Amino acid sequence: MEDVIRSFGYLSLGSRLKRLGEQLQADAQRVLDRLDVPIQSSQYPLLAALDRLGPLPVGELALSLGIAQPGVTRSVALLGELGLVEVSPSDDDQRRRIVSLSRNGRRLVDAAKRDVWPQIENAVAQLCANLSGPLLSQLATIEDRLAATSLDRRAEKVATP
Amino acid sequence: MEDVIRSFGYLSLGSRLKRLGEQLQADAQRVLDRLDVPIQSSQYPLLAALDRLGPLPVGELALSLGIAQPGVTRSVALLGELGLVEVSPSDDDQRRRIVSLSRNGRRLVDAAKRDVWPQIENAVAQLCANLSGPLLSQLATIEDRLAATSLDRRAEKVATP
DNA sequence: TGATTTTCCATATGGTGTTATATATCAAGT
DNA sequence: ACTTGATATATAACACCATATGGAAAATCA
Repeated sequence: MEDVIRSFGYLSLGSRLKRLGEQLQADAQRVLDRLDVPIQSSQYPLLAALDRLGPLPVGELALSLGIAQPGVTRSVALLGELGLVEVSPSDDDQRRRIVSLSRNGRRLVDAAKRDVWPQIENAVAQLCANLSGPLLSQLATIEDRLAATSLDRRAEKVATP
Repeated sequence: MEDVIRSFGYLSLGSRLKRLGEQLQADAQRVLDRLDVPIQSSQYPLLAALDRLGPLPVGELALSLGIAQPGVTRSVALLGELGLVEVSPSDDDQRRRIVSLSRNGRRLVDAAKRDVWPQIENAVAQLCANLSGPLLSQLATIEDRLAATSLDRRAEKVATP
């Protein structure tokens, strides 16, 4: 069965990137599930941003993640309910709500940094190894490699050398 | 403000591809809106698949688009209500529902092929022109170019040389 | 100071994707 | 023919992102 998205080249590059990104996220989810924490792979960037940049107001969090503000508000509410982030009002500006990692959030990030993020990073790096040439060719190679061996299986192999 | 997704390299490649794909789709939407047809950019691949491959049952449509079957079922229902696709039972297998372009659907695809798809394709090609090197570098260049000049503005310039 | 504009965040709504599951039909074996 | 299992599609439930909009606080300015 012909892959139409692929056939259309540049015309459907947006759909193709989105599709591939979602597949990578779904595969990464299976690796992350080993932490036994009930959060989605898409929530980790927010936690990682707080880890890397420190406490941030909602708007700056949205900027640093490159997504729209309502998405951050929703994620913060979710992660807040799970006790992974905390929200406190800004001292100087009552409109701002500063988001920071909670104790448990920090623990989770530390565990992830130690146990699973390296696996994912290595698996993706392996997936993208020795690529060259035009973007569309590189994408095709990645898609083919992923179809042959999923990211989470690559992570397993990397994890136990 | 640091782009965290970008900073994390391979670790957040999935989020990054999805984000970039969504941005391209959103930009393409603005170009497609010139057709005055109230459908989303993400629906065009389905129409394009029917145009390219002819009438197909739901399952094969899902395969050729690389998405899950329920997504196709929903899109077909939507496009059916808009009168752009038609569904007919298969002769030999009562379970199968064959999806095909309606008269209006064909008209829309023909107009899109003539008027807007080339613009989008050229704009994306321009966006990706003269790229080389590792995937992550190429992505960064695309992101930078897109931030400087959005895809729909590129399409305008390409349209009126 | 009081009025207006801007900024920040929350909420509402819509669209698309997923997985899990139900239903209907086909196919195969007894 | 009947039961059983596989297959095709629909439906339900959930996640995520976007735009539009509203309300509160801050900033600006007459």
